[in-house]
Amino acid sequence: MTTGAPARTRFAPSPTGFVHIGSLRTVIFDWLWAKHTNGQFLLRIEDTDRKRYVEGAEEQLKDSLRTMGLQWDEGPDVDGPHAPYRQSERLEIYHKLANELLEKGYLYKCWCTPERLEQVNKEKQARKQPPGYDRHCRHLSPEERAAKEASGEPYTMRLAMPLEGETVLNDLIRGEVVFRNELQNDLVMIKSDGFPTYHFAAIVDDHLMNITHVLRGEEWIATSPIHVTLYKYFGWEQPVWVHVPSVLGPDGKKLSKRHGDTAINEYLDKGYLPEAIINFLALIGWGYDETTEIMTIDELIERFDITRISPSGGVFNIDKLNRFNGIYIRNMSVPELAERILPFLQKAELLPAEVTPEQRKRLEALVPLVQERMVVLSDAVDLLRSLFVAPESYDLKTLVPKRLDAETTRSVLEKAKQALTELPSWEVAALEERLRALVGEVGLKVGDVFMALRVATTGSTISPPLFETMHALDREEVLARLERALATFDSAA
RNA sequence: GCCCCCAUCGUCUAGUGGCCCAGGACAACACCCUUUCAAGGUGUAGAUCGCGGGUUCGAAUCCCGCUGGGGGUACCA
Repeated sequence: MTTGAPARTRFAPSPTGFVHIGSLRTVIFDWLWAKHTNGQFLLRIEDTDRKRYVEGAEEQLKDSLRTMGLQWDEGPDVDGPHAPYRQSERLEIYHKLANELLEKGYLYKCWCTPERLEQVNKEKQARKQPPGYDRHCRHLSPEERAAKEASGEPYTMRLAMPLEGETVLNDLIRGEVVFRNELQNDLVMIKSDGFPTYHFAAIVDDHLMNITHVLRGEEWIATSPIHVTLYKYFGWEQPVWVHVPSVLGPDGKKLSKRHGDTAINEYLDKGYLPEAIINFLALIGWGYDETTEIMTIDELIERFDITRISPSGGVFNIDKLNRFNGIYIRNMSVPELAERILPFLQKAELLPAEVTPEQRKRLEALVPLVQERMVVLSDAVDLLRSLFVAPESYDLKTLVPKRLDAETTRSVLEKAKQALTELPSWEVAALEERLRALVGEVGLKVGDVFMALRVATTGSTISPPLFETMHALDREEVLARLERALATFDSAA
């Protein structure tokens, strides 16, 4: 399925928290398919559960989507021919349609209280029967029903599922899934507070919004007979059902909070790149060919094929994401990487909120020193810290290389300081030439001498290349740091 | 319990009846490069395609059973 009619897909989250990695993978499939077919990707807010509503969640979620670059063509803030895109603003639509089904007898009113429902389930379980509503109100006599109507007691509307026969779900990647109707429940479609449940609202909206492909997690397969039946009762044509495989945690269970970071903004905050995340996530449950893995967004759009989505779940492997992110960082141009690193340095107060052109220029000069050492953008903070601020203090243990003693180290640093003071040029090549000569003069190992110098100038045994680092700092700064490192020996003595 | 889904290296996957005693990637390990850390290069190890039956001249690929894993079983989505 390379071409075909433009598809309309949708992401329909409930505003109860952040966008979850698992949902995001589905969104990526949705978005890629819409783009691939030249169709539309919509965002719909499913805020039908007032108890779970979280203030600000919708904004959070839109922010995440936007910074991921997964812009919706219709939805809140964008508008479109099927507005509103927030279910709480579509109540009239659901009521009108629910009443239509009620009249046809496909829905029925239920006055059972939560207490009774619980009681029924308890009894059923005691008898080792599967739980579920006993359809008490479906079988009310006309008199009983009239009395209930007159009482004004709160009620719900339930779906009158066929009592026999089968309902089959035709799933694009799993084929036909057959369910026996007698095993299904009469689920609530309209709650007593007047809000629809997911089952009702999602189906109504998907149809009204002309969604052609419904991509959702495989956890929805179990309730799909209800959705299929709803389409039948309404007399609507079903969308293409695509139940995508779950994203799993390392233990093989569906990814959830207990597996650590599952909110996409956590990853964005750490400095994972949207392009890398998309590329990586697109490869869980889908693969292009025998060898290609790194793909640009455009290549992904071009190559993504909904019919090739695999039916089996896949583990979220952070190591591989790290690798992808590193590759994307290395493939980035220096100015762009500098731009993306900047907010992290500002947050760490290594650079001010407003950077001068000079500061930006220096940042760009620094980027090549750390580019191939980064896995996530926030790594730049630690990698670059010593280029912005001098080490707070020195620790003799790290200052003295393993194979040297304090006295030798001290004398080497003294000599280096002298040499650097007299060096006519501060270019990288000149620094290297002079310092290598020094190694010969003192008759020690290259690694030991350079390590002592590295710790003295950066405060750490791990740093960007020594001469580039020295060059990036200026001579005065390096000499000052050597001076302070040397002073450490005195205070320790 | 009942219903449903799934099943190729530790992990993500390629593979849709012969090109596969199964290819790539991550991770691991080794070596090379090297001033540290990385990156890069080369290589090694790792899956009798969950198991058992079929179908077929021929099966990872089709069918059945089993086992294992996952999901669902709400006036949550």
